[in-house]
Amino acid sequence: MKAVRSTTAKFEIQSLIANSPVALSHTEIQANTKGLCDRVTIYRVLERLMDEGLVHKVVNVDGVVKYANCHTCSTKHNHNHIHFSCQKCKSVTCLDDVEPTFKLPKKYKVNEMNFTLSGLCPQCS
Amino acid sequence: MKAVRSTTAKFEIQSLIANSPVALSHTEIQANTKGLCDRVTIYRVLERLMDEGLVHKVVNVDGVVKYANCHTCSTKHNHNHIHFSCQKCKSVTCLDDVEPTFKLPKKYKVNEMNFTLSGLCPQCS
DNA sequence: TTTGCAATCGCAACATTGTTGCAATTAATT
DNA sequence: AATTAATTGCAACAATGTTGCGATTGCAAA
Repeated sequence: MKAVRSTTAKFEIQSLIANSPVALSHTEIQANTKGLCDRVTIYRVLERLMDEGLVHKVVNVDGVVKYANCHTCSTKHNHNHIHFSCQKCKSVTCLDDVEPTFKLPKKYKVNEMNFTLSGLCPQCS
Repeated sequence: MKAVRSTTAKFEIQSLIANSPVALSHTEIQANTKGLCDRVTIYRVLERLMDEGLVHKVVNVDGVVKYANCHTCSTKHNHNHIHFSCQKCKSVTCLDDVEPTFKLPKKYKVNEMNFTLSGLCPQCS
């Protein structure tokens, strides 16, 4: 297994995500760490943070990829909660406590769910 | 308003989507209409088909954009149903009849929902 | 503290996906 | 058949993500 090494870039990027109330895109991370490191390094740090279970990826309804802090993913990722995507300010928020219910034709085997609601967030409505 | 004009490219692309049991990506459409028209034309045809309410866009959990037939969208798009995304064959299927239920903090104003389950489809499981 | 090595980084190059401007073509109406 | 606006192809560009490789650097062992 690869040894985990702590670097400035990794520390800064993780702090940024951990302290953000909403999920951040690669572009937003780049803008908020101006000059910290190369564009490619951000991609590689994000990949490592996901491997370590510290961050998870959220694909917004418009296709924009964002990264958010993991609260309860010590051993394996568990993201069966709702995401809220604001159509005005484009923020993506994890609503950890809300679990949806549904029924499904039995022939499908479900491993993961991705449930995103779009509309206006409290700040924008 | 712009006059709608029927062309070979539009007809072929719409037929392809209408006859497919799963949603198709731009790349898949291109591969299945080899030489029919330019790459750019496919994008423009898809945009027109969406404007006309004949096709809708589905962003898969992995961020891949797909296009699917509209069954019940005569006047306006109505896609509050579940999509199923197969992790093995990458197919995306609309499950029109299944509506999920959930409760949400009231400060959020919901306009749309996007609910995708991932796992194995009947063919792959 | 110094040394050695693997992990990480920066840079350049490339791939994919999607958009835009414009001149040429074409469907549909008169 | 002529007219006209919708559509197309092509070239160029933009955004996002990936890969190879030589140069740096964190960290553990000497």
